[in-house]
Parts: sequence; C-alpha cells; structure tokens
Amino acid sequence: MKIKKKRKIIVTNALPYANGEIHIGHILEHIQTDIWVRFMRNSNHEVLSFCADDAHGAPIMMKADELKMKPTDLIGKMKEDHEESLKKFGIKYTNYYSTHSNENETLVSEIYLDAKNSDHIYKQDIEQCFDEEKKMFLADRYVIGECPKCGAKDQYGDGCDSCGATYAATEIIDPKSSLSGTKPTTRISEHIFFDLKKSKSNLKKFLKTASIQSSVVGKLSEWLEGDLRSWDISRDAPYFGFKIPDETDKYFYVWVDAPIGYIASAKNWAEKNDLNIDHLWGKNSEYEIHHFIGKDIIYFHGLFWPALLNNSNYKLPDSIHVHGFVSVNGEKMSKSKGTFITADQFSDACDPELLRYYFASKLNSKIEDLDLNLEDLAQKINSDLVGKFSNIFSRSAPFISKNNNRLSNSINEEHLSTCMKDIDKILNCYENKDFSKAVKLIMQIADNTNKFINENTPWKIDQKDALVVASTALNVFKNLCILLSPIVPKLCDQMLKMLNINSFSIDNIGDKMIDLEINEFKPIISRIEPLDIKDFYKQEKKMKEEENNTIQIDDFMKVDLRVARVEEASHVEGADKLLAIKLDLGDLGTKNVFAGIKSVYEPSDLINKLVVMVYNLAPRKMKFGISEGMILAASDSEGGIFVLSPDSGAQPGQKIK
RNA sequence: GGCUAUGUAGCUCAGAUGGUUAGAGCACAGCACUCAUAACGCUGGGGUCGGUGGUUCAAUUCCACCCAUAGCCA
Repeated sequence: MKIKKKRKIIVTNALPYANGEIHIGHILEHIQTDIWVRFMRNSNHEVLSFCADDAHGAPIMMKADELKMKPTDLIGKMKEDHEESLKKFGIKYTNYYSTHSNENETLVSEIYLDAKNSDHIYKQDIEQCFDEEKKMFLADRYVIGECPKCGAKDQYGDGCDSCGATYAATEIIDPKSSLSGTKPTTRISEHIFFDLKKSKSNLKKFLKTASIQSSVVGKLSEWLEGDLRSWDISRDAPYFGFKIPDETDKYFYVWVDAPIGYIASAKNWAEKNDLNIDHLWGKNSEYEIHHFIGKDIIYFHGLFWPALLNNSNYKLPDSIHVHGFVSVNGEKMSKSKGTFITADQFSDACDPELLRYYFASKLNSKIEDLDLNLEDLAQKINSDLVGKFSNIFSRSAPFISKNNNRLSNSINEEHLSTCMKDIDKILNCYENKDFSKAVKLIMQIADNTNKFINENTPWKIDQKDALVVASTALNVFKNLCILLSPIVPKLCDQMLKMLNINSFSIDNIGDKMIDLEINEFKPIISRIEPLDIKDFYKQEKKMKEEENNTIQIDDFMKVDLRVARVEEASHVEGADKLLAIKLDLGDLGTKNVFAGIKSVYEPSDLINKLVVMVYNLAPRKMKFGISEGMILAASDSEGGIFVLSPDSGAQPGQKIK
C-alpha cells in the first residue's frame, strides 16, 4: 500500500427539499456519499461533510398553507424528520443545517452583491400569469390548460406532455390557476437576472480544471456553447425566502440560496468550532470541495453555481459527482404505481444496512440509473454477506472455540498474501466511486478463503493444524471487515468487536492476529426472505389504524356486555387491590370476578348494585382464583375509579348494545 | 420534437481500441462434503451481445436508421 498524502476534503450532498419525506432515491445519494466519506476517513484523510434542508420556495409556502402551519414550523419539523430518517441508514454529517438561517441570509446577500458589483446582474420586465384571488404570481407549473400547439387538455404551463412542445404559461389556452381554479390574468413584473453569458470563459476554464465525469462535461459544454440564457433569480412577494437587498418585495429564487446553503452549513459549523469560513471555503482554502448530486440538477451545479461563485470570496467546486436515479423492480418510482418507497418505510421493513450493501454492489462512477430489485436484494445479501462473508467466521469459529478462543501462533502466510494482492485495486475502486467493482473484488477474496478452508478440510485433520487453517481464515476475515466497513459499518463493527478489534483504519489491513484471544462467535446476520413492495406499506397501514383507532360495528359487537347485579362482595386475603365479587346475571346464572377497586369501594357499598360486565372475556387464572370476566369502571392517570352502573330498571343478564 | 444515457445468459452486471470456442456472480441441474446460519466445493445446461441495413477479408464491438427504457430541455 502506498502512503498517500493526507487530503483535506469537504463533501456536500444535494439538499433534501423540506416539503416531503426522504425516499430511497435520496438515500442512494446519501449512501454513495457516506461510503465515500467513510472510506476517505479510514484512509486517514480529513473529511468534513455538510448538508442541510432546502427550506424555501413556493411549494413549501403552499404546503404550509395547506397544513395551516407557519412555514418556519413546517421546515423545522421536516428537518427533524429528515435527520431522523438519514440516521437510520447510518448517515451522519459533520453538520446538517437549514437554508433558512441567518448565516445563509448573510452569505446570499454577500454573494449577490458581489455579482451585482461586478456587473453580472440586470433587471428586465417579464409577463407572468397572476392569480387575482390568491394575489400572487404563478410559477408555470401552477398554470393548467390546453396546449397551444396540439390542443391536449390539462397540460402544465411550461410544456406539453402529449406533444412535447414547450411554451410560456401565458400562451396556454383556457388557463386555470391550480391554486384557486380561477383564470389567471397576465401582469408585468420586473425581475432580476444573472447574466450567465458574461461567465462563459470562466465556465470553460472551470470545466477544464474541475474533476467531473466526462459525459457531464460534455453535456455542460453543449449547454455552454448553446444559447446561454440569463438566469431569473428573483420572485415576487408573497414568497417564502430571503429578501433581495436594495429591492422592495423581491425575493431570491430558491435555487440561489440552496447551493449557498452548503457554505452556510459549513459556516455554522466553523463558527461553533472557532474556525473562519474562509479557512474552509475561501478562495485560498486548502480544502477540496466535492458536491454529490443527482443528474437532474447538473445545470445548476455545473453552470449557475460556479458562475455565481466566480465573483465571490468563495472557491469553486473541485469536483462534482453525478449519479443516476433509483427505480423499483424495474419501474420508475411513483406513488400512483405503488413503487414509491420512503426511507422510513424501508427501514421499518428491512435492516437499512442491507440497502447500503445492495446499493454499493451496484453503484459505479457513471450516471446510470439503478434498479432496486427486491428479489435480487435478498439474493445478494444471502449469498454475499451471509453465505460468503459471515460464513468464514462462522465455519472457523468451532476450531478456535476448541482452543479456548485463542488463535494459533502461526498462520498460512501464502494464503494471506494471495488475499492481499488486490487490496490496492480495491482501494482505488473505492476512491473512484467504483463501489460495485470493489464489492466484487472483496467477495472474490471471501470466495477464495472459503475455498481455502474447503481444500484444507480442518474437520479431517489434527486440531493443531485445523486451528492454523481457521486462524488464517479469520485473519483474512478481519481484513474483509475493514474493507467492507465503509459500506456496512454496523455489521463490520459488530464482527470486529468479536475479534477484539475496534479500528476500521486501512492501516490495520497489514496487521496480523496471532496467538490472540477472541470472543465466542455469535451469528449476527442471517438469511432474509425477499421483500414484497406491499411489505413497505403494511406497517404504515397498521399505524394509521392505530392513530385513527376507529373500529367497525362488528368489532364492537364482539364484546358481549351484560347488566349484572352484585350478589356478594368481599375482601381477598393477601390482595392489595382486589375485591372478590359474585355477580348475578339472571337467567345466565352467576359469575365470579376479581376487580381492582379495593382502594375506593367497600364491599358493603357494592351489594345489590347494578354494574356492567364483559360476559365473554376469556377466564383468567389469578393468584387468588379464576376471574370469569370483568366489570367496567372509569379511571385515568389523574386517579379515581368509578364503577359504571346502569339506571335502575335494567335487569341482570340484559345485553348492552 | 431536440439532446444524452442505457439495451450482453432466467436475474444483476462485467467486457471487447473489430479477429480463434462472449465472461462473472446469483438462480437452475448433477456430483461431492459435513467445519459452517440447507452454508461451502466441483461439474454442467443456458446467450445469432435490442432490431434492420452499411463499411470491412472479418462486427456483438465502427457508421446510419429504427425500436424500447430512463433522464434533461435551464
């Protein structure tokens, strides 16, 4: 292994939007980033990771309105939920912040004014649809009507799904506001633009120097050489966002403050740690800036963002890592198709770490979509993690156990060095985000080691020699744990703990475990059954039922309630709370029950009282005898026990319904 | 509509700067083993490499067109 220079790295993830839950599409990106971050840290580089909730924009304003909440309350709750969901997948950031913050507002103003002072900002009137009832300008997607080209109905204001035409929302025929249903009027408004053309030569330079996948550079160059339109960065009030300095009722478009939110998150952390943001992100910072994003937001990160930063005090990204989308069982993720899976739904149904392994086993550095195939997932976990990886420990353990859990004092060096030959290749794959290749190579080592055990048949030879075979296998296993730890950290941590090792550093790969005591093996991961999409919704359905807690009449009718007369009542010797009660149920005869009402009622108070009894409750054996039902009483944590009593006239044995 | 990516065994993917029988893992079948969580090992069946046409001595690999899927069109 080559000793590499320690790098200083800042990593960001695309900011989850604060109007919905984290879903497994988000999770793919966070897992990709997290694996890379963990690997780089294990390789002794310094890595800071920053993320935040993207908290501004019209959709959030409207969602808050719909839920009758203040936008700030909505985004506060969302941020908590998002962090909670990510945590379940083992994803944690150096700092997870919000774009709705003082730091961000300051930075946005600063960067905007720098752009303005360097003459990249201008104003221009534009025509826009206006909802007279809601008193607001409408984004194109909130205008619905007939396509002006082909006449297709119910098309959005920005383009036609049917014929593919693009047009302005003001051109649409018979337009309606999707907010109020009214016909929008057209109004003129002055908007503020960022002049992208002026950044063309700088952007060209940026594309040459930054480390970006070639196909992304190709796409960006194509845009760059095309018609570089200016970027409309203002929105009119009402809008949930930051006010533009020196303007009235003008707000920054959410996409201006979103990427600046990366820096704001870093700044928030820096200040808490007595550091200056310039040290992290200033033009002369030693830190490499790496953005991980999905292919849908290439334009923003590849053109607008560096253009905006050019005239600021902050450095441009060193690298942009773009990934594809997630599909589920071959279908696009969609709520209507029932293939939409949220992070929480997944973690309720399946160990989240298994998804980390599955995604890793399919991730590469290309911008390809990745299909989550649930049968494939189970297969991969069962054969790789259980059958190959964990199996090495499991099948070696009995021989070690026979030696009081002490490893042999010599091992098969030849096998060990055979297993080391691809280590550098594996580390390179990790660094280049070719996780699928890394996983493949790691599993090859596991395969070889299982074969090694097979060929040496430790069950047929002397215990002394068997111990050497098993100890050799465990030495390889320790390395496998370290190699897999960025992908499945929890699993590897548990495995290494059994080996009394607590470092994931790749430096430990060379170390040998000889004549050491380890802990008794316990199986940690077991085979799983393939999941069905429906499994993700079961839990939720159950929760909903519990929440509403409504029952059908049939459910109620299952409980057979009867009027009963207390015939006898007495203290129970040795019982602190119970009274023994004999109930008269008319034609139904008598029943004996115990009731926990001693603290409030004297037996004599109860004689001849009419009460309500659950007649068909299964008899329950208690310390003092069998209770054949229960009588109903009201109480809560505030205290009180109030036995229910039917009005006089009710007859013992009568059904209550 | 334009652009981009993808299309290789039942599944998930690798690969070929054009050249003898196209690879892996899983699944399946047979054999074997019993240390291991019905795990591991060996052997085998299975593919006109999305379609059509072209360039070439030779294409699955290059080119054109088409089809399918996904995304982007700020």
